[in-house]
This record gives sequence, structure tokens and C-alpha cells, in this order.
Amino acid sequence: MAVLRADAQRNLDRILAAAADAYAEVGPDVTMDEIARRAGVGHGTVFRHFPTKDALHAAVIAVRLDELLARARELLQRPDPRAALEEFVWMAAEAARRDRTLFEGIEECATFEEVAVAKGELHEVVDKLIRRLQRSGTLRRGVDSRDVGALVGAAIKASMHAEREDSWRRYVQIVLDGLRA
Amino acid sequence: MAVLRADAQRNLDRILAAAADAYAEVGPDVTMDEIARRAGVGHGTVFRHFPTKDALHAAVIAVRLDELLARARELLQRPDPRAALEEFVWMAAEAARRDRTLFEGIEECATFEEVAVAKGELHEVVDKLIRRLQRSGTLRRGVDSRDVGALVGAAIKASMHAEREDSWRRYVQIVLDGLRA
DNA sequence: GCGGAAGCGGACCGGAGGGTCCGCTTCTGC
DNA sequence: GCAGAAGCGGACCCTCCGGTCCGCTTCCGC
Repeated sequence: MAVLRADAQRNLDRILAAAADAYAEVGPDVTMDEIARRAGVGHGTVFRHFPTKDALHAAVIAVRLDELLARARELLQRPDPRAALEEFVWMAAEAARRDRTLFEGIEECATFEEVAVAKGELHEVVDKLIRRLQRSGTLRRGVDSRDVGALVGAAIKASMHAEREDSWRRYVQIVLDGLRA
Repeated sequence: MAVLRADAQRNLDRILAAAADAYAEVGPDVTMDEIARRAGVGHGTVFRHFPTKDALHAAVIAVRLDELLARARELLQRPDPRAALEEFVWMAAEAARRDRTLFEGIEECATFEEVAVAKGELHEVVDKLIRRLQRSGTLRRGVDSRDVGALVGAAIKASMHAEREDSWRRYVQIVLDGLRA
């Protein structure tokens, strides 16, 4: 990544932030115009920084995944494996709730190097958390980080249409309970 | 509904069948052209029978919901409440698996009378199944048919991207286990 | 502060897809 | 089998949106 001119760097940051907001609020179908508008730049400027809409989406998702990855690594140090996994799940759930595009977009964006790498590393770390718990015998066998990710993401998505404000907590709890051995 | 000319009725049936297939296979974003092509009719013909794309989608969903409703009513007669609910859940899961658009489309199409009515009746009947089981004390309190529908739909959706062929069964089972008291 | 490079942004393009329209075809009642 | 109604279908329209391009602006090294 060559060094950018100061104004270009500022715009890049603004675009990433605006895109994150826009994807979170509107969903994966936000238009590039809307993102540009939120960032306060012209539509063409967005395309100079990101060659396609998908590339921008991937960049946003990669940032989110890196955040989750950092947190997951910290949790590996936790002595209690159940608390570690549960904390991770609740954290991921909140991330998915904030940005409904997170789990949905991962599959499509997996063709992008940055997303594939972050995803791979995250799975690796979370699988460690899971295996620790399975060894202690309190987590269902045959379940891996992909399953947990898919189920938690799905539970969050399912709660989006619910009337009750706290449904997402109930749904995640139901999934967690279902995952017990 | 006025009586249709014989050929028009035939086309209508073909369109509904083709649309059901198309939504199931391709997803909610199938184009009207694709549906018309599958039905072997012109694009304009589809629009004469259904004024908008959403109206067609709603019609397809209403048919599915009516099928589920009929089965749910039968299950009310079952003496064992747990078996009744579980059978319903597995049935709904298979329906959702066959037609990935089913649960997704319901919310948006709820503005259509036919869908709203079918949905309301289905919730009513399933709530009866659920309350029977809650009274027996083996189902989590505070859960209703919307929650169960959302969670099962989510589990199915989550399994769509999984590599393993049988993930949907595992996921539904996890949800069922999580729903126990 | 000047000149060249880097960046900007909005006008523009092209394709996709929902929806309309009307000349032609097919059906049906008599 | 004929007349008129009902239905058909594809050409067409229009909007939306991702992506390109280029004349103008802003920045930065000297």
C-alpha cells in the first residue's frame, strides 16, 4: 500500500466508516451512491479506493473479523473454557446485531484474500475454544466453529423481525443451551 | 375470482408451479422473466395474472402456508404433545429447506391479505401445540410460535452454506434441544 | 508560490429488471 | 363456423445502479 496523500487518506477513512454504518443500518444492498453520500465524497472517489462494490464490502467485513479475532485470542488465556466460549458467542452476537451484514456477507466475500485469511484464522482460534470445552465434556460433540458461527448468526438474523426488543438474547441463549452436551 | 377461460386457467397453474420451483431453487430474487420462461409463457402473461412481483411471491407463500396449516391442524389431534410439536417442526424445516424463500418472504409479504391470514391462523394453531407442551412442563416458558418459526427458519438458513449435507438436521436438533425447559 | 502529480467528483454509459401496451391469436357461446 | 370477447406475448419504456472517464482542484516537494 503506497503512502496516500493526506486528503486521500482522510477520504479513505471516511469511506470505510460510512460504509460500515451504511451496511449495518441498511443492509448489504446499500447503493454505492448512498455510501458516498454518507462519506461526503463523490461516487467516483469510492470507486478509486475500491474497484468494485464487493471489494468495499470485503474490506469492511475484514475489519470486523480482525476485531473479533483479537478478542478471541485474548479469550484463549481465560482459565474457564465455558466462560471463554460463552463470552465469545455473546460478543459475536452483539457484533452481528450491530452489523446485520456481517455473517451474511462472509460467504460471498470469501473469495477476497483478506476475508478468507481473517475467516480462517478466526475459525482456527474459535475451534480451540470449542475443543477445550468438548474435552471437558459439556459441549455437544461434532460441532465446530462454523456450526456455532452459523447458528449464532442465524439466531441474530431471526430476531431482527421480532417485536420484542430482547429476542436476540433469548435466541442466543436457546442456541447456547442447545449446544450443551 | 371470475371463471377463467380454460387456457388462462392452465397458464395460471403453470405460473404458480413454475414460480414455486423458481423461488425454491433460485431464491427470492428470481426475475419475472425466468419464471415466465419456466412456465413456458410470455412475460406479459405473468403480469396479467399477478400485478406485481410481490403479489406472485405472496401467492406462492400463501399456498405453502396453507399446506403447513392443514398439517398442523391434524397434529392437534395427536395425543402426545411433544411428538406433535416435534413432528411439526421437522415438517416445517423440510418445507423451508425445499423452499428457502418461505420463511424469508413471509415478513415482506405480510402486507398481502392472503399471507397475513394464513400466517395468523398458523400461529394460532402452533401456539396451541406449544402451550400444550408448556403445560406439561417440558418446553421452555415464554416461547411462542413466532420464536419457534424464526429459530427453525434460521437454523435451516444457517445450514444452507454448510459443507456437510446433514447439517440442517443437526441444527434443527440443536434448536429443539435448546427449547426444552 | 509554482509546477507537476495525485486526487476528486459528477456526467455519462450500459445492462438488468419490473411493469405496460397493443396487435395478434385462441377460445367459447350461439 | 362465426363474431366477439378473452387472453397472449414480446417489443418497449423507465428507473436504478455499478462502474468509467476526464476536466478541474488540491496537495506537496522544491
